[in-house]
Amino acid sequence: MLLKKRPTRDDVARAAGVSGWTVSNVLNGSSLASIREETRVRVLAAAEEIGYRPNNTARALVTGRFSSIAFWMCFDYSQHRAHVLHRMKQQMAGSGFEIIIRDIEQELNTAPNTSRSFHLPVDGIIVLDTDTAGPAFSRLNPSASIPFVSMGGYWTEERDCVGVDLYAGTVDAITHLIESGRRNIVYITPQPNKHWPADTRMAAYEKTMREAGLETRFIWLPDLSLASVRKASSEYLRDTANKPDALFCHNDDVALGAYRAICDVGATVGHDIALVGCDGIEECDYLACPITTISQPIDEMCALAWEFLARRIEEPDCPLQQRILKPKLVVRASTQP
Amino acid sequence: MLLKKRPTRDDVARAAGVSGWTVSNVLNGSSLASIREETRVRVLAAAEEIGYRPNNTARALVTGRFSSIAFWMCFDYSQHRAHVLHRMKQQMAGSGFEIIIRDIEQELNTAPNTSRSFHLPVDGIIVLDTDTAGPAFSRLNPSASIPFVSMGGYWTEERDCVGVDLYAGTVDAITHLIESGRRNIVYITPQPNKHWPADTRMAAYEKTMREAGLETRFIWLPDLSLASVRKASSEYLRDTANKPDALFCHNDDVALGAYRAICDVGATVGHDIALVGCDGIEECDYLACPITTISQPIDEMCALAWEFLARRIEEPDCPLQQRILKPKLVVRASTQP
DNA sequence: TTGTAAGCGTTATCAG
DNA sequence: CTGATAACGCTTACAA
Repeated sequence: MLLKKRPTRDDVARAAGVSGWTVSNVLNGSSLASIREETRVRVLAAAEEIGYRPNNTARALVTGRFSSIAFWMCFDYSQHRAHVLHRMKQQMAGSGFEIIIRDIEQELNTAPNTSRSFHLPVDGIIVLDTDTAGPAFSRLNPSASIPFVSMGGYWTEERDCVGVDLYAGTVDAITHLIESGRRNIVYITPQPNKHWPADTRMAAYEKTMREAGLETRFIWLPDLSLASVRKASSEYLRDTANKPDALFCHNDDVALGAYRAICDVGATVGHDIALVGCDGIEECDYLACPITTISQPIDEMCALAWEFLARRIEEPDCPLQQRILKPKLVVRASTQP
Repeated sequence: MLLKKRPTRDDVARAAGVSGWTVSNVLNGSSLASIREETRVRVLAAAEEIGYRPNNTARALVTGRFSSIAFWMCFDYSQHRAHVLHRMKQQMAGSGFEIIIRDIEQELNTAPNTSRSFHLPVDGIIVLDTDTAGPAFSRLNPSASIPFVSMGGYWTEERDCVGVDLYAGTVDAITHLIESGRRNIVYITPQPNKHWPADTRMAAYEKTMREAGLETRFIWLPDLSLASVRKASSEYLRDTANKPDALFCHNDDVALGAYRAICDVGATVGHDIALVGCDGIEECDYLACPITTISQPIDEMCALAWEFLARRIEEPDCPLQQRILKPKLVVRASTQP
């Protein structure tokens, strides 16, 4: 088999009759090094001619820069997460950095520390919406040297982060329900366990209800699939003697499932049972009865996260960068009687 | 600034009192090289002790293997694409390969060939749902050496692919509409242009309508945002003298927007106006009136794509691998009167 | 069973 | 402005 090797920098050099150094400088165009125009053109032509592509790996080896960052997320699918990833990708377009996506759960459950999979060839890490990321990160980076920014609902005091204050968002949402006369507000959420610890939404729900003198009730989800949500919710609605007049959902995907469950039992979203989601995915506004939701500031979050990460990559010792954003309660028909 | 360097293989060797060779062999555990247990343990302990992580870049440089693949997609957001990416990531979990996501549009519109961004440190490329990928690939890989598999609605004869026959799917869908008595079937789709060439859905729609002696009509979308779909569709429905009795949508996201538009003009989905989407995203089954759709076999597609790519990475000269999958028309309430 | 040494394709540092 | 030459951290013949 005649496997033609990729041409190297020195092949270009040879072809153009110059040195390797010259080729590097022409191609990297740092333009600090002044190179005669005539030479420049010749090198460019030669590179084009023989189809040269710089070898990023070799560059990375010597510079220690990888031109890529890892995006850690938990792979329970949610439309919100998909949107964030998408937005992040846009945010970073033109930055020259690649995004490598990683499943944080998998990361935590596999392989010992020495496993090859644990060293990511990345200049930094952005982590979305997971509370396990902090500890995981420490475990994976004992020397804590690689730049790291968390974004979303979870963060830790000692690291760069762009948080979204879902506690405040939830308080707003529950308060809104109570003020519009709902009393029997059920929270639909995954059953907390060691993999899914209760989050701030839970705490906010419990506190707000308690302060209003209302009872907390839950529909526990075995997982976050729409099918599970629909099943659990419609069974609950059908069987309980004490019909809820509002459902507060862990996220908008859950709200979509709950929407259907409300239809299933012949009730009307909004009029009979109020519905509130969390995240702010666009789709919730396009239903026959649009769903009230706690909307997360995705654009701002992504912009800041990238700003923070880029800064820390440039300047590893810069001061701690933290910002907590407020989500916005978007009131729609699903909470109107 | 005291920036502790990452420990290298030789640091481990020093700490364990062995040579670099030994460390490599212990850690890679190719286990072909037989190493005394005592030594093995000592090396492992030393590695753990000083927090060693192998440097993938150096490995890649010497082996020419990167342990990562690129996932090229077009960054018009669609839930379907998000799901496919997600599924693909799952599919590849445990394979030892990373996924780097890439925006094919951006790829095509930026930078000359010599740009550094063009050499991806990947062992292969999977491309989703874009007709520009073939040409783009050829341009980016003049030597055509890097393994490449396309999946979804577009493919080329001369490369590995897992296609989904949206032509057949569309014929099924339109036929279903006609057989259920619809006559005035409008296709909602982006206006074809050089960036968005007409695809097989268009051809299938036109042919099927023509053969049934029906007139083709279109709602042209300026873009694929839900807002645009809603606006364009509800204006059309409001203004036309000749009310459609069915809407066939470019994809399920568009169907979601159209669903809302039908509500906006006070019509009923299904009874007044039938609605058909394409892709098979789960959400469409969770609306008050579930939407009929052309469902793509995502799991099978991803499994095959990865199988094909992995094979070609191992065996660059293996025979052409191609498979065209049939999507399935899932009939739901939106096409029932 | 273990060590030595030659690269892999760059960038960076100095001399010319 | 140009050209040797030394890293970068690792794999892999080939020796010992």
